[in-house]
Amino acid sequence: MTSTDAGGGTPSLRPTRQRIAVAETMASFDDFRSAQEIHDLLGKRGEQVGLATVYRTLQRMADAGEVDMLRTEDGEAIYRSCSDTHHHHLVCRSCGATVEVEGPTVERWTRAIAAEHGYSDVSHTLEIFGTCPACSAG
Amino acid sequence: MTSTDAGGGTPSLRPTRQRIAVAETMASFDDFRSAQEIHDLLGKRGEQVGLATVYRTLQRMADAGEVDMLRTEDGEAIYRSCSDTHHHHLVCRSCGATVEVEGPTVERWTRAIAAEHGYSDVSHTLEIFGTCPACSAG
DNA sequence: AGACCGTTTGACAATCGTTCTCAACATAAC
DNA sequence: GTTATGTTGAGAACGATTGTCAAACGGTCT
Ligand SMILES: [Zn+2]
Ligand SMILES: [Zn+2]
Ligand SMILES: [Zn+2]
Ligand SMILES: [Zn+2]
Repeated sequence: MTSTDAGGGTPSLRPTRQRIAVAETMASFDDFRSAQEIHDLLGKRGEQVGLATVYRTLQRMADAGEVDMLRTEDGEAIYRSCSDTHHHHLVCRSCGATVEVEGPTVERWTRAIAAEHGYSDVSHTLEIFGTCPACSAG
Repeated sequence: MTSTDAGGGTPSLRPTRQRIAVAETMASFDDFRSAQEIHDLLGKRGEQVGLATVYRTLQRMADAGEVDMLRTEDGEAIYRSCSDTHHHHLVCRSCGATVEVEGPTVERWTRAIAAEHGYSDVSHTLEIFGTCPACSAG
């Protein structure tokens, strides 16, 4: 057996060139982007990474809470590098510009509603969409 | 030119057998279902309706506000016959049981947040997921 | 350095929900 | 009945995502 990680914990996660490239690219913009767009960005940056690997890596990062994932109106998954505290998003429908927002009141409200109806193990999704000042200026 | 509907308004919408069947089926359950599930239900009811037609009809109903559409975690669209006032949902992750909920405070909050950041033409999505009393009793 | 071994990668095929195409049909208007 | 226009459905096409699996890699031990 190996010396490190003797228990049955999380299997090791290797810092490969591809994973580093994806992480760096995610850190380089602050709006939501699709996996395919991120794959394209990587290409332009000169970091060749297979599309399947981009998908896999983004999923891992989302599971680990390193990026946020949400779905566009038409069901496509989009990703963004976010702060690690619980928050929601105000997203521009036109250019994707995103503002992280917090609302203690909303958090309380969802918990209260769930409790009132006897639901347990509660989570929620809340996104606000609109047209940002820059886009409405056009 | 035709006598009725001389203006450029909404093109007529015919009450075909298929549309009636879909509407009736939607009214027959109160949880969220996918288009394919609804297509299957129609088949079991003996109402043969093409899958493409089911998709088209559900989209029209959703546009008209006759049904609500939301996306599962994996991006699939699911539909439900709902009341016609603005509301959100408390959905059981396990059995799909759904409760419509309203929160004036949340509505105010989203508008305020959007205004604060200069976003216009604002909409929002808010869904609460949990385990319903029946399911947690198991 | 070299062998070992589980992890990761990537080109490509395969899935799967959804949309498109377009000829046959149904409905409404005349 | 005839014409004009909306509707349907079988199947092809699409596009995002996932699966396959042999080759490449990373870390470890000698
Ligand atoms: Zn975020
Ligand atoms: Zn929240
Ligand atoms: Zn509803
Ligand atoms: Zn609302």
